Amino acid sequence: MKLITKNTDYAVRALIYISRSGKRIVPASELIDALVVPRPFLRKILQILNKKGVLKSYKGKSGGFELARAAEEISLVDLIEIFQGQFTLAECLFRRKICPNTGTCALRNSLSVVEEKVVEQLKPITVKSLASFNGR
Amino acid sequence: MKLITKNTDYAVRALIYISRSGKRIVPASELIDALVVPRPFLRKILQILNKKGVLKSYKGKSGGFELARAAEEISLVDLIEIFQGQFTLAECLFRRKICPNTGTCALRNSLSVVEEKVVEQLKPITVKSLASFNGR
DNA sequence: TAAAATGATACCATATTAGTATCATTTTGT
DNA sequence: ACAAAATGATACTAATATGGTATCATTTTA
Ligand code: FES
Ligand code: FES
Repeated sequence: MKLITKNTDYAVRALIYISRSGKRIVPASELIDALVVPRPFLRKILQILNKKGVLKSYKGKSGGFELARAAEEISLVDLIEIFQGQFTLAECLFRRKICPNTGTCALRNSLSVVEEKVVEQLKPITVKSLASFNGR
Repeated sequence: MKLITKNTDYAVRALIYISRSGKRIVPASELIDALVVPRPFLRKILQILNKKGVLKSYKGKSGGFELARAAEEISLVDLIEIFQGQFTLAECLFRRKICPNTGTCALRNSLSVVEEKVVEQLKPITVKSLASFNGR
């Protein structure tokens, strides 16, 4: 059970790198060198982040990417949802095999709570907070 | 992001069925008819549950499966862990790219908390509690 | 105006999940 | 005794999701 897949992982690392290098526009090539991740894969990821409004891209000679929002406004949950889809923990598992068909489902309610808890815990983990770990 | 996969799903449903039918031994064929799930797939699942000590199997003519533990002692987390492996949410994502290599990792700590919360929420969801939903 | 960047898109590889098929072994009802 | 009815073991296939490549078009600016 992986919570975080490679694209989310790379996205986080790229965002941290950009965040640390000030507001300056960073080209993909620099990120690829710095993070040592596969070039076309990261490029795809950056394009997605651009479309989703997490990064802003600049084409042409001295182009690249910058954060479209403040680092503290980019949470891990946002990225997980972009690359791994909504948390659908509470989605009906049992296709009405368990729940009474009349009312709400106790199981579903339980799972909704789990979902909320996860989001609640992940929300404060932002690019900002991760960037300030000042690791190597 | 699926929390629960098919084998966990089918396992839960099989266990609920057995639980509801008293302490009686239930053969796989009955479960297959009742739950309308693919025969060889469910058989494999039942074998795993037997090996993991969730079910106890009886070979031969009027054999089948019974719960090896009380229904309230079989939690959804147990089944998820059997079929989908340990919750490794807190596994190192970034291969020391973020954390200081000296001490403990703030990110990892955050993710550990998430993990605990999930387990804490899922633990009280047991075969017993699910079986008593008395759905159809 | 060419170099350096991103955009779009189609493709391939690998891993995981889901499901099948076959045959051996055990038990028990008659 | 023995055949029927069950599980055990195991190897295989199919579908989907994840991870990664490759190519070419477009934009910008030094
Ligand atoms: S049966 Fe679907 S969540 Fe209750
Ligand atoms: S760098 Fe591995 S969890 Fe902190």
